[in-house]
Amino acid sequence: MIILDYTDRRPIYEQVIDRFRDLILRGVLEQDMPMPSVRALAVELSINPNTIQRAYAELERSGWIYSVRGKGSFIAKPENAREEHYREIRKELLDLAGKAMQCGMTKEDFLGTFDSLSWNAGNTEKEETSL
Amino acid sequence: MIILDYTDRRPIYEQVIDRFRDLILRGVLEQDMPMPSVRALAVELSINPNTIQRAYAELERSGWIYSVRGKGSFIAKPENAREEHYREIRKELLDLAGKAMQCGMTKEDFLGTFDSLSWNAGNTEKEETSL
Amino acid sequence: MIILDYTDRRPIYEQVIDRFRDLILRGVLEQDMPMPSVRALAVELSINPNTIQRAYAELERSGWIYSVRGKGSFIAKPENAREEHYREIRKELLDLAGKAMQCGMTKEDFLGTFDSLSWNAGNTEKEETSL
Amino acid sequence: MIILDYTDRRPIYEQVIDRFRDLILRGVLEQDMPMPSVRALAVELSINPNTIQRAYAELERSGWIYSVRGKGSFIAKPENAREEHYREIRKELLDLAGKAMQCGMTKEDFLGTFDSLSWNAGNTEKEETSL
DNA sequence: GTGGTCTAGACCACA
DNA sequence: GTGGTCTAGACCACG
Repeated sequence: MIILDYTDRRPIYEQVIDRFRDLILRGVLEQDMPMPSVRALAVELSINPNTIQRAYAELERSGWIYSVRGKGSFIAKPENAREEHYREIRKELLDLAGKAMQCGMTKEDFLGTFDSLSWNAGNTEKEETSL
Repeated sequence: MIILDYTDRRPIYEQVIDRFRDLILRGVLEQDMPMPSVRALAVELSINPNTIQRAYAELERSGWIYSVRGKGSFIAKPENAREEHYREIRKELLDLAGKAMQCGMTKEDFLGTFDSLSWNAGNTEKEETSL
Repeated sequence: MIILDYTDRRPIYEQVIDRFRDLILRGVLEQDMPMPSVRALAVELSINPNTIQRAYAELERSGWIYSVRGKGSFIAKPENAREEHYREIRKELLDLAGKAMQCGMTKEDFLGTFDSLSWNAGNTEKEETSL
Repeated sequence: MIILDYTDRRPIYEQVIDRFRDLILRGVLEQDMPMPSVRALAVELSINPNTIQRAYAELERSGWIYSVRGKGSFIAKPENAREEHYREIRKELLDLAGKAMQCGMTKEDFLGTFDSLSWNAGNTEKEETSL
């Protein structure tokens, strides 16, 4: 299910992109499954088809889905896109570490943030999914 | 010294804010030192005074500087703002960790990012400061 | 055998055209051999008969096949069409060279692309043909 | 100067992209020079600003230009994007060679296409340019 | 003024 | 029916 947050500063098309990327990465959407049609999703989310179109175009550009004229859009093989996405997260993490460093935060302060964190990824069992 | 990166997607006023915050956190700018005047800084950076004004307003709102009618702006006591800023960084870090988790990244993948990182904060000796 | 790649951005009917053209050029399909019927091929490829129809119409227009009312479509004499097709490839090649030139690529850069290329055409022995 | 060909099957935004890419590659547009504003170019070409916007977005994504909110768009350092563009051309060339091979063209036929070609790149002297 | 996002509505090529 | 492109017009954040 796609949830939009209109109070969020980020553009809607980006929220749509992120949500689908997560669903693919978590295995909820599997290879070659059909995406909802541009028009259908637009109606469901009560937003303009162009906005969905933009999100889908971006998802296709980064290799998460592929589109077939006259047939629809489908989930692509996630392998390639996934590795690139991990790289992005690592980059953000290093940026943040740099920021912390520059502000005089100690390494202990920074890494200590994780102490209270129970890492429960691996929880990749399929979820209920009603787009 | 304030460096602007027009290539950066972030707005200019935000870059100005961040830079001053860093200078204060690192002790380059000390309590009650005067900030450069809005006009002077605008001229120096060749940008619109409105942009500086906006940055100063935001810095005052978050407690990093205080302004005195007819005299200018000055550096505030950094203690309160500092702790607040650390909290923000920790929050961003937790958000990022959540994002990584949700995408199926393992804890080792995530923390391993830091292996190649030599943490050299503590380098808080004062720098040359020619704004 | 016709292989469709839905990932390919090119329309299906164009992929069908290209594949038959290749089979004819390589001698797999010989003069006056019957083409598979529109319906049969549509069923086999699990696509709309209209799409096959369009491909056949285009193949007939360019002289690769001819159709006989009530009997079906058949492979035409490939000589004429073949030369025409070579001309097309040469034209595309010259266009590409022009593009490279315009972008400041040197002749060495361009032709050097072929260094790593083992040209194994001439491999025109007939292949298994189970459409 | 940007010339649009409405008879061309390719979308307008793509024609705009290609034209600017060429102008940058040939050195007509130099680093940090301002691009025409989205609105201004839209008026000049008598097309919708959204179409220009889309072209600029794509040019920025591939590293040819950078955009600054409230200031305009500017030519980026061409180095990175250029090398990637060369790679694209080489890929197209190999694809074409593969196509020729598959159709039974001999290597001589293929390379012979270049015999009548006088390669005059290097002709990168600046041209008159009135956008 | 600038670029960035979104909406409403249209037309096209394709299946 | 689908995705892809384009137009016209609006609003926002930024400088």
